Amino acid sequence: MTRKRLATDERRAQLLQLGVELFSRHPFDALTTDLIATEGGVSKGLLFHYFGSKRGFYIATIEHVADQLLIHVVLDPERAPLATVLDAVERFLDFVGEHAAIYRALLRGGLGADPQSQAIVERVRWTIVHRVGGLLSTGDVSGPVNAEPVTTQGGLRLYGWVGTVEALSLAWIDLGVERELIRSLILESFAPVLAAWSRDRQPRP
Amino acid sequence: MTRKRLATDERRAQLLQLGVELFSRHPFDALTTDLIATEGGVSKGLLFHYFGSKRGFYIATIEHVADQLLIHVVLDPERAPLATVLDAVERFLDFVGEHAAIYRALLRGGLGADPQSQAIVERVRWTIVHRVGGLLSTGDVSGPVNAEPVTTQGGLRLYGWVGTVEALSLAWIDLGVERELIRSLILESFAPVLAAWSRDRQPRP
DNA sequence: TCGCATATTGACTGTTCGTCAATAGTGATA
DNA sequence: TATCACTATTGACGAACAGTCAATATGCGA
Repeated sequence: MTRKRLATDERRAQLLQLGVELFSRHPFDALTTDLIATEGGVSKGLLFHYFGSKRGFYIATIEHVADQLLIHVVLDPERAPLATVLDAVERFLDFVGEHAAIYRALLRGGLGADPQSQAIVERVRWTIVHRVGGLLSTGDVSGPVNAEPVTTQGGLRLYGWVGTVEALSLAWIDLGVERELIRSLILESFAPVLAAWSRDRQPRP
Repeated sequence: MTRKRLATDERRAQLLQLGVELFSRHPFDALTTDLIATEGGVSKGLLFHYFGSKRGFYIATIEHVADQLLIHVVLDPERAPLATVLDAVERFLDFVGEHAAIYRALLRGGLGADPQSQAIVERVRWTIVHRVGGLLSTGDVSGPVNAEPVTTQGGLRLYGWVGTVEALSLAWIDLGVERELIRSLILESFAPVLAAWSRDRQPRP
């Protein structure tokens, strides 16, 4: 057996990439750790050395995808808030289009009620809420590292909108609808959110 | 060992109920078939006799919950479409409130990209689209047994709204927000959908 | 009460997750 | 360039697991 020794960061990155590919195509329980290791040209022991358990590997993979998504869908304030959101939606759809299978896996999961993987999805959603909310309020678009839920009316309204964005994105990749149509429906659904935000920020007459 | 022999329907129903309880609390890979059987006061062999595999049991459980949901959230046309939807939303929230854990498991899954369980969630969503769409178009509220996607603009708009409904429902059970607030946000988000539907149905001037 | 169809069992097998002491690359040092 | 030490990597192992099947017992109809 000819070994190849890598730096831990490189090896970890390589295995996470492998996880993205494999978990895109196969459900969790249909993959064996032996197969994963073989497919990665690596021993099974190494897989456990890096991720501790099969589930640990899955969680790390999902987390990696979530990070990639949040890096890719960064808000870049332009003129009006609407134009900025429009731009971000395009980036979002770009990402979903390029990583359709694993995005689906991230969002719609498959087997079981697992708090860990649910927390990852929630982190993505609330980060988006913080970013868009920040854009509309102060213009600060960075958002916190570990995004907490915002249970104000405005925060929840944005969170609901994120639900629409996700649903329509998945309809796009699953049903082969025109991207243009999906984009316009997403933006259309943002209009009332924006209107409500402006209304609530104004002093009552 | 004292056996108890039941009719297949009864036994199946009992085991599905057991599945709902167990999969609400534990992720798929944290449950063993031995434990499931013990918990049900039944042999492991019987579990496999009824459901073929562990995944088969999980899928059947999820499907059971989906059926229950669709039975419970039936549209009951009253005066105006809006009043009918309002009533249905209340039923929906009732169901989610009573079956919070397994609803979360149904929707947000956990592990892996499994076409089967995804198809179940999609069936629920598109059935709701058909029912509400039928209400707004013809008043026929029954919907097909196996709901297919509707890729028209109106169908997708409704589908996006369902995404909001789901997101806000989960925010409700996860974050302990006031139900009243969630309900009002869901209805608020329905208004533009209803408006767009009316607009598109009217002849252009 | 008896007999039969079949719901139910539990011991079995092959597979899979996870462990750990042994091994061999790789970069640093002289 | 040869040697060393550090640690990334391995493969054989054990325990636990999903899934099978011939044998068994239970309730229903006659």
